[in-house]
Amino acid sequence: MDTRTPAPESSPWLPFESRRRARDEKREAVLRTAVQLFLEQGYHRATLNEVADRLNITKPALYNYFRSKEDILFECWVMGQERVEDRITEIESADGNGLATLRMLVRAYAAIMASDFGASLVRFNVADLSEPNQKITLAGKRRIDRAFRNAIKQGIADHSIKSCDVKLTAFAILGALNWVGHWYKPGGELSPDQIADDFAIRLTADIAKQLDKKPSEKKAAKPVRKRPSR
Amino acid sequence: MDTRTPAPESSPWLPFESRRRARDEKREAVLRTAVQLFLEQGYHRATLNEVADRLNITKPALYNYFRSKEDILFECWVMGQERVEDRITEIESADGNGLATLRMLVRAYAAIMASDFGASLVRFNVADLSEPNQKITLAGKRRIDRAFRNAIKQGIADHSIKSCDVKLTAFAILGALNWVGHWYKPGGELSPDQIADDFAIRLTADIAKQLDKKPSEKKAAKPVRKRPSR
Amino acid sequence: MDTRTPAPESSPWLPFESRRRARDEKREAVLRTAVQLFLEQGYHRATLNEVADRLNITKPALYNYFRSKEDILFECWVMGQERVEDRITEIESADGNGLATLRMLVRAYAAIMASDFGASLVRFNVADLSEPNQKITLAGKRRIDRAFRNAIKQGIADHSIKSCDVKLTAFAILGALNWVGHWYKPGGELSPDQIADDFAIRLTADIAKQLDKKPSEKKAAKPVRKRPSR
Amino acid sequence: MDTRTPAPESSPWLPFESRRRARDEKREAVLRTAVQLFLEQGYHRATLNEVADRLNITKPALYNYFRSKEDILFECWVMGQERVEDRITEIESADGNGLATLRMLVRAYAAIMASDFGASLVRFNVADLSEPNQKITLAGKRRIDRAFRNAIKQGIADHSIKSCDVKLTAFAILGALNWVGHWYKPGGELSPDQIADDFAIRLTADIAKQLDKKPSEKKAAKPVRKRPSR
DNA sequence: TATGAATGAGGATTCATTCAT
DNA sequence: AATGAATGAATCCTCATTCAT
Repeated sequence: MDTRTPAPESSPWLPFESRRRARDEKREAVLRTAVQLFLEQGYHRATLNEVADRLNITKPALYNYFRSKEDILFECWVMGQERVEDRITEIESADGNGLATLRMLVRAYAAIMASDFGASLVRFNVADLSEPNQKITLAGKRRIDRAFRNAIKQGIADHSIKSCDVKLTAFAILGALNWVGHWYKPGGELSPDQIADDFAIRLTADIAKQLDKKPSEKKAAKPVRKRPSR
Repeated sequence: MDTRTPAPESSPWLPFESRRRARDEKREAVLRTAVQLFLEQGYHRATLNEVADRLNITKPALYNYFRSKEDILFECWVMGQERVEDRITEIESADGNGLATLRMLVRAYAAIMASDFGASLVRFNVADLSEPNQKITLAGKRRIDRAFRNAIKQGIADHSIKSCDVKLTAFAILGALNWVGHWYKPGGELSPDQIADDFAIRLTADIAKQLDKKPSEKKAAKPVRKRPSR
Repeated sequence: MDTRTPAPESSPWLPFESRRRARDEKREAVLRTAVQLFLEQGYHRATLNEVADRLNITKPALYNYFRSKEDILFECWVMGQERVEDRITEIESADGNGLATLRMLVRAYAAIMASDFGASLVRFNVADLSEPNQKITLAGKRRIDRAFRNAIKQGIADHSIKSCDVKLTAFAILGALNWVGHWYKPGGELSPDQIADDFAIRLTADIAKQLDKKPSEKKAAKPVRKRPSR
Repeated sequence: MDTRTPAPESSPWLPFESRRRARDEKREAVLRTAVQLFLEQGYHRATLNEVADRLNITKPALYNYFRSKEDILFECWVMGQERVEDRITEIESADGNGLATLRMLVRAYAAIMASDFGASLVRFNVADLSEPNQKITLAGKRRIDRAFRNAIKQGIADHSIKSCDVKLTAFAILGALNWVGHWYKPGGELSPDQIADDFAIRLTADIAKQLDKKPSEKKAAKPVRKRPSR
């Protein structure tokens, strides 16, 4: 697929490169298939045979790319987590006030939640992971939590956000966001971006300082352009 | 045990009654044990042997009360759902304006989410139920959804709630609430009632009409008396 | 039920008598129900619960009359065997020539095969009985075999039956008869008696000596009055 | 085993072919072992573990070849049924008069009944099969029945067989034949072929037309050369 | 005599995983 | 790198049987 590179047969390097790439592509294909299956049927009901079947390979072939079923589960989770963390670092490095940062976090996280790997972050059962992986998972969750709480704290400090209970506020926001991973189905009437934009305002409306009071009211009232449900 | 009633020995009633009661109590004990185990380890990792062990009985004894493991899972869900529906009917029959109703719903639902059977509503995997039970489950979820949406609609109609996208608003609120079922651990620093009270205000703050603007601000700012998390 | 006997309460005897009778009646009712169920579904698929249900009693109640499920199975077989042996003794004591005896045996056995207890003799699996009961069963089968072989031998001796291989002849006759236990369904177009009469002639036609040649030919041609199947 | 073909090592065909063959051979080995065990102990008493043990494999390995225990049972039955049907088609296509056809059927069927797969046709319990397989089974039984009845009808039409009740005649013949599946034990004093030859004459003696009267008498009298049982 | 409840033993089945090819 | 075959571990469930009442 990506083999438009010259790749003279004499050089062992390029073939090796392309081989490694092919390997990585296959690996990711497995993850994409697996995450879908796991989301559809649940981790335990989904069998590796089904994963393999959907990929037109055989079950043992999966073991060329992953050590175990649990490994696959974990790597799915890692995929989602990496995306979240990438966005977080990106957003945190861009400096805006607390409210702006929070809204960007919400927007980014909402969009990710509407993806398979994103949903896997909240729909997989931590208890299905090995002890060490559970630790990693929890650390990841904590980092996300911290990002949201930090933004809120910063907003309170810079007066872009009203004083409030940081922890509960973060819980409420993250709850609404995580839930997207449960109800969002592609092909629904709202695109991930629309949901993300709407939630960025909606979930911060009650704690945003007056500054944007008027606009926020408007936005809160009609956040979604497309066919308001009344 | 419950025989503090007169209980004339001639009456065949009490033995029978008490037997039936004993049976119902045992049945419920199974459910309480099972729901805990399922929440701790997940439905599939939890074995009926463990359930039985915790109850000091043997595995087949469970089959006196339930037809199958799936049956137990479903009945756990039913327990939670019944509690929710009871509260919903109660709240809907008490007439208040839309906002008041919505807040009562939030408060009630939040408290239930902090219980085992409540959490089971959102933490069990629908795919683990039989086809017919899945249908029942979905119908239940829809009824809850409808209750929240109706309250919002009514609030918009009676001007206690700002005009807003009903569906997304309901999703956001229910998302924050459902998430309680995932993070709440008994013994934490907030009691279910405190969470319930806080969420009742917090999750409706942005859509509540100005009337209670001032108080809501206060409440939104310091909703929880107990040790604000900074 | 059958207590139309005087049965003054003062006399412990009659109540006892009637009690014993009631007991025997119940015992037999169990057997009648069980044999039907075993024939319908097979011994292993049929559960004692089903037997009990059909009798409107509970499973453990069965243990008042029988020691085990296998015991029930065996007693069903005994019921059939007793009927056969009764008829055999009866027939053997009535003296006729070999052919006449054989025909009476065929007639009697065919009729029994069309009954539940009779069918149980050939449709139950000997391997489902305990070792000692298997022995008893086999002994019973041998007695039946012997009766038929003896009749044939006697017939050969008294010239009512052609010379033939006794063993194979008996096998063929008993095979055709035992098969009745497999195909006969009450309510079919032939009554047990009709089948019995027909088989008495049919299965002996080829070995019967000429004496009744003419009549036998007639009978062999149209043995069954009722609706010949062409 | 069958690799006397040139088999150039370069050909990918043979490995594949031989693998498929090996698979089929193993599959059949399972059936042969299973049918024996089922006949010895009965379907329910026989466990898959025993089947596997006799084959020196483990229980789950059986599931590579069969979907379930019932599937094995059914396939045993199919093996027997196929043999019968093959012979039936063969015999029916060879044209002889009704009597000749009938005798060939008897001979063929008797021989099959003396084999394991043949006996399984009459010793397995139809109630142990799934609903759809029961239907198939019954259809098979009907085809056999029809073959025998057709031969008889044809014989009556072409005057090789006396006029008689077709249905009962077929029942009697098939009964005697099916019974072979119950009593025949390899190593007995009669070989399957001897039984088959004998029954071919014996079971048709009474309905065969006079033509072969004299010879039939002889044959009926001394059908078996080998050590008459008296 | 009858019952509800409980038990123990056992079997089919599934599935992740491994191994020889 | 991939496959067919095999395995071992584990779990649900059934059912005859027993026991206290």
